[in-house]
This record gives sequence, C-alpha cells and structure tokens, in this order.
Amino acid sequence: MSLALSPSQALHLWHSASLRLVQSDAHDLTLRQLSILLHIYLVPPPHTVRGLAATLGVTKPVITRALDSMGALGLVRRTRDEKDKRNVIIQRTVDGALYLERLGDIIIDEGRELTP
Amino acid sequence: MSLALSPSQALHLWHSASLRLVQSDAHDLTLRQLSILLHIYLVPPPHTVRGLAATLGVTKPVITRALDSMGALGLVRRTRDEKDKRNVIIQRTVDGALYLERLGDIIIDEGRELTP
DNA sequence: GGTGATTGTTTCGCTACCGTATCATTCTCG
DNA sequence: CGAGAATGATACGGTAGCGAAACAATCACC
Repeated sequence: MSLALSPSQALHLWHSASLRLVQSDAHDLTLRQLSILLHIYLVPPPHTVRGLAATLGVTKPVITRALDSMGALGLVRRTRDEKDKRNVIIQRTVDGALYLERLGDIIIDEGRELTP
Repeated sequence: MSLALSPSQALHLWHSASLRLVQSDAHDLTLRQLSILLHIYLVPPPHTVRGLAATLGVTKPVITRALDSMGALGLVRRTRDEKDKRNVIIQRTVDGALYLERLGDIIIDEGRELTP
C-alpha cells in the first residue's frame, strides 16, 4: 500500500516533524548523519564505508567522520570484517535503535495531527 | 483527515526522502536551516528573528546566521518593519518557494513508492 | 526628553564539517 | 613472493556553525 500525500500534507509533515526534531534533539545530527543512520538501520546489512559513500553520493571521509561522531554517541559500532580485513562492518546498537524508534514516534505523531 | 503511518512506513519515508535530499541537494542546508525555511513558508507571517528563535528553541544568532546563509542563496529576504524599526520581517522569495516545491515533490514521490 | 527595555547583529573563542590528497593495511593474482 | 588494486583512516587548509556576551538602533513610557 502506497501513501498518497498532497503537496500540503507532505511539507507540513516534514515541517512539524523536523521542527520537533530540532527542538528536542539531544544529539544534533546533520542531515547527512541522519541519512546514514537511517540507512544502516533500514537497509539489510552488511554496510561498509565505501558502500555508504556510494549510496549517499559523498566522499569516504564524510562516512568515516560521521561514524566517528555517531560512534561516540553510541548510535553505531564498527567491526573489522574477518573475511576481508580491509573492510569495516558497521553495526547497529541498542541506543541507535531506540533513537530511531523515537524518531519514528515523532513522525507518526505529527502525521496523525495532520490536516489537509 | 489525519495520516495513519506505521512505524515502518514513517521511518522508510524519512529515510528515502532525506536520502534523495542529501544526494541532490545543491544547497546543503542544515536541519535547523531547513526547519526555519519550512516555518517561514508554511506558517502565516509575519516572521521575526525573535519569534523564530523562540519557536525553534535556539538562540537569536542562530537565526541571524541562517538568514544570512539562506539569503545568500536567495531562498529568503529580509525587510525592516516600518512600524517598529527594531524588527526585521522575513519574507519569502520565488526561489524559496520553488525549492520547497521540489522538496514536496520528493516527499510525495517517496511516499508513493512506499511498501509497508 | 531621557532612562530602561527590546530587537537584531556582531564579536569572540571554539568545535565540527568539508573535499583533496596522502597514508597504512590488506587482499589479489600473476 | 611481489606488484598493483582496494579499503578505510588521517592530514591539511579552509569554511561554517555554535553559545555567550557585548553592541547599536529603536521604542516605550514616565
């Protein structure tokens, strides 16, 4: 089932949800960082630095830095790939899952209060 | 009519739309900047620096800087309030409207391709 | 009309991000 | 084994954001 959004609905949903995100965000993630986090948690693994860089259309240092930041916040974890030790496998954490759960709640909440 | 989103739908919508935003964004706006822009265009005027700062829950220099940046991009315009010359009225521009229209299209597009 | 409040901007020191280029490690394959 | 490719991290110089504090301009009001 697909979602039929009106232009007004789409922008109002984004507005109210991102507003609440800004107001409440303890972590103050960048748009890019948030995209990376969502990608890690919503797309089936494995996730590598190179793969994420290609998907996002950014350079590899951007991913490394984002993983540094989000790793320090406990939202994400790095592990060496034992099969190919050049690779880094990016893994999920409990804190990261909780963070995204809260984000989902905000979006659902604001969608519920939407008036076209 | 309100929008009944499932947790999966909510996060996938945010993921795919923000991903496309990152991939395609010529302007590379911050989450805060995007929130400010949406607020200016979706909430009835007038908009002032102080009002925006209070709404977003940030300090005034944040708004001033965001208006500087987005003003340089032509997304927003400043005008002095003639009634009270201390106030700055933030106004919309054609380019800003087009930018948000494009954002709305992305969200609608990704909502349409959603599978729960 | 002058004092204090209000508004937006600027300054300061700091932190974090950016892209390019380079590096260390590891793998591939002849 | 050894040369070249591939992967992720780091170094570098530059830019832009941050909060706190100080600032200039304007208003309000006695």
